[in-house]
Amino acid sequence: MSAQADQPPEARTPLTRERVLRAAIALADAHGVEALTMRRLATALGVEAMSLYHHVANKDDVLEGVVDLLAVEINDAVAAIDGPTAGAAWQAAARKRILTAREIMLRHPWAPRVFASRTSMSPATIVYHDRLVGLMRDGGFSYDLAHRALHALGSRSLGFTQEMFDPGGAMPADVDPADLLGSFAEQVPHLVGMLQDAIAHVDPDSRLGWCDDQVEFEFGLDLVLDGLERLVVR
Amino acid sequence: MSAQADQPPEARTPLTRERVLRAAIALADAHGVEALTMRRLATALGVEAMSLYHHVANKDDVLEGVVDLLAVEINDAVAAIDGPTAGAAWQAAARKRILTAREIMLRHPWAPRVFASRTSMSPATIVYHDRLVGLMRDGGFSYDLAHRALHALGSRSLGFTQEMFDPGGAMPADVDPADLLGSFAEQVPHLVGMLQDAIAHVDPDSRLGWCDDQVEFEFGLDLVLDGLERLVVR
DNA sequence: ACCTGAACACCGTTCAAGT
DNA sequence: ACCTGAACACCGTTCAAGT
Repeated sequence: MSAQADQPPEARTPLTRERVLRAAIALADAHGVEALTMRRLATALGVEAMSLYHHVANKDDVLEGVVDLLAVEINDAVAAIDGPTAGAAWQAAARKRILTAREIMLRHPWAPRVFASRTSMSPATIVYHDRLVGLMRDGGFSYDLAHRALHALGSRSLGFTQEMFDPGGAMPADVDPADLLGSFAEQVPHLVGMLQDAIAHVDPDSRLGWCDDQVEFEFGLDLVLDGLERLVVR
Repeated sequence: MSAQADQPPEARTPLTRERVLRAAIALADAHGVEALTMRRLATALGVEAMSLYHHVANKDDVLEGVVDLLAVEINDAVAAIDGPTAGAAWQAAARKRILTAREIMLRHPWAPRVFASRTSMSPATIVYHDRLVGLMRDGGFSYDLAHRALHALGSRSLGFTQEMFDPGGAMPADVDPADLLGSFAEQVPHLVGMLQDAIAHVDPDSRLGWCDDQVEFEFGLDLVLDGLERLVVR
């Protein structure tokens, strides 16, 4: 809508920081974060690598911008949520927000890793957490409890957890974990038992093969939220 | 103790996979993971970069080996723990194990990031979790609950959480968060309030500046463990 | 003001050659 | 069997030069 209509369409739209960041997200969506290099990003924009440096400071700045852009997207989606937040209602409200953030993360499966690797604080991420603390305050949290709550939630507040056991690919339903682990199986009897049991429950429509990530995420989230609600003094 | 005593000390001890991995850990301890390159690792071992490839497959294999070596260290430390595990005692036993794992992580502050970035499963990490599931079984967990428990714990089972808000450096006790955030402060009133409150509680001996990581970790851990104990059907 | 080509200092890794 | 030098294909980034 800001483009000049009387320009021929072949005319190169000028680079902007925003255009660079959007291209970076598109590139990571299409080919994974490891494909997100300055050179490939430039190629995707039809430009030389060095031109990018007029709009972003360096690669770190690109990652920072990408994180912030996604956090803005989350804030916009979350702002559309309404409903009560006072007293015990904080919990359902917080749950809805966090699951909304998760929806955006699921559209960019590489994003959790980038979020987790950042050490600086993206403004939009700060705003997101400010609103979350606001919800907890509505629910009767002291600042101290809200503080502990953020730490207890960790990355879960943004809708993701780091999986310690994610082989990446899907798990075929007819495989025996004992076979999968091979001769190693006898050394880890509890895990073999657990996985055999888990496979019996596998929902073929679940997002990942090993277990339904969404169900597990909500289980862990509710465990923490329930625990927090129990600690509120109202 | 395995070196031949009659060899002159200048004689180069031959490279082994283990020596390479130990050097990698030492290098990361001293200069951070970003310093862990094949070339610098080789230099640290007094060897050319290409010699490493006779003992490790590639850099990914180095990271894999490093993770496994640390997990072995954790397993050794955890194996020395004894005490009851049956019934409700599982919780204290699990807590002790996890805090022991955390001690080793704290000695290698870069390790959590490497653990989290791995997609394959290190054998020693698998064994660690097998024993943890064993504990839960002693405590009366179904396989299904143990499975959910591992997901709910996430990286916490290994003694660390990904901090979403870690500026890295220490936070001076006399700074006002409102100043820190600058003109941004008025946009995030809840966070400013929370941080002002948090600073009043700062223990100068705490590990990190922003908050006492250990206290926060234990709070989140207990929240999850308490929640799980409530769900056990015994 | 914005973009570029060439170059620099680094990566991981391959290969053919040394002992 | 173990180690090496030279080289390749990539990085991020700087700089001086173009329009």
